[in-house]
Amino acid sequence: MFRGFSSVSLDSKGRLAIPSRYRERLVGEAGGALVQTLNPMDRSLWLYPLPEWEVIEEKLAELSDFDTQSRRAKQMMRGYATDCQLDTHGRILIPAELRDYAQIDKQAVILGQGNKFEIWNRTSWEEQRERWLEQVGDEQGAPAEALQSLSL
Amino acid sequence: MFRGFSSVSLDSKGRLAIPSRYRERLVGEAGGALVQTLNPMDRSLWLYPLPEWEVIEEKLAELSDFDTQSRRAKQMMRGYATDCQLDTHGRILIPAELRDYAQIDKQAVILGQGNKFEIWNRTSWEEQRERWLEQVGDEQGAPAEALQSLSL
DNA sequence: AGCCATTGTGGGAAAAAGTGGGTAATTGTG
DNA sequence: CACAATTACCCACTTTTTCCCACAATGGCT
Repeated sequence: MFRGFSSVSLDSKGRLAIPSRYRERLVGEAGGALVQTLNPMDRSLWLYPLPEWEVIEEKLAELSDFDTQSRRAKQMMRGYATDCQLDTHGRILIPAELRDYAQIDKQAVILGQGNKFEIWNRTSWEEQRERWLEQVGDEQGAPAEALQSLSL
Repeated sequence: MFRGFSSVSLDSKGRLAIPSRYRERLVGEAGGALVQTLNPMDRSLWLYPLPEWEVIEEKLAELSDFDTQSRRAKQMMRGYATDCQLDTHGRILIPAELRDYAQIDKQAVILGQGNKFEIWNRTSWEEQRERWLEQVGDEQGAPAEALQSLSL
């Protein structure tokens, strides 16, 4: 399971260095083969080790083409899934399309999220975090039901 | 499985370059033999390696002629199915009929979609994408349900 | 404190891919 | 049979990507 927060920067070619503490594992698991795609919920990117992505892809493949919503989910998630490789310095290249989508230019943030990483524009991430904290702190606002049952 | 996004352009003759990362596989599998047809669900095109198409054709043959939707899908997909070949530069020629249907003129988009590719007019695709993202952001909506089963 | 090893950052050059167009061959049509 | 339109093949040029190298920053160790 991946976890943890890292602040990273992209260079002018759109390359991003994966924090070194993850590298050994990524190379060991899949020879450094990764798949990036968009996170449709949050305007950020998801980064999977290839084997993890393949599990997702199988689930997607089973969705019907005759149901519009299923078809869209397939098109988006698979359509934007991009293979990439760690280079010799442990960096990946983020395609311009995905950078635009997540509005990542120079300063970014990587979050370990279990079977994948999430990559955010740093400012978007901070805003998102603040907004979320406000909502949770606001006791009137219905804290999500799922959270109620959790004892952290 | 094919996946990923590519932005491509058609030249004045209606030729479209298949992104090079797919070519080796296409040539290996079927000597570069492909079948294009229209996507009866969206105004876009589908592009299959010949062997994949043959599987689809069998499935289509089994569809009932008494169900309107099935009959239409059959007619459209088989009726417009066109053989084509990668040329020496890895391009295919899209017939004028199909270009018209999908309103593809100059700027297009290729999406890897498992056993096939989808080819869209770039603008249509972007509109489609934005519409979907809006719906997903709206957490009540149906798209969220389609995604829920996936546990991404 | 200074040195070494590791990681982060940037950029140049070669190779590959994308793009465009001319000409010859083939096909369809009158 | 001749003509026009479409298609296939070839060549040339531009842009992008990939690979490689160099240096700066960081942090641990002696």
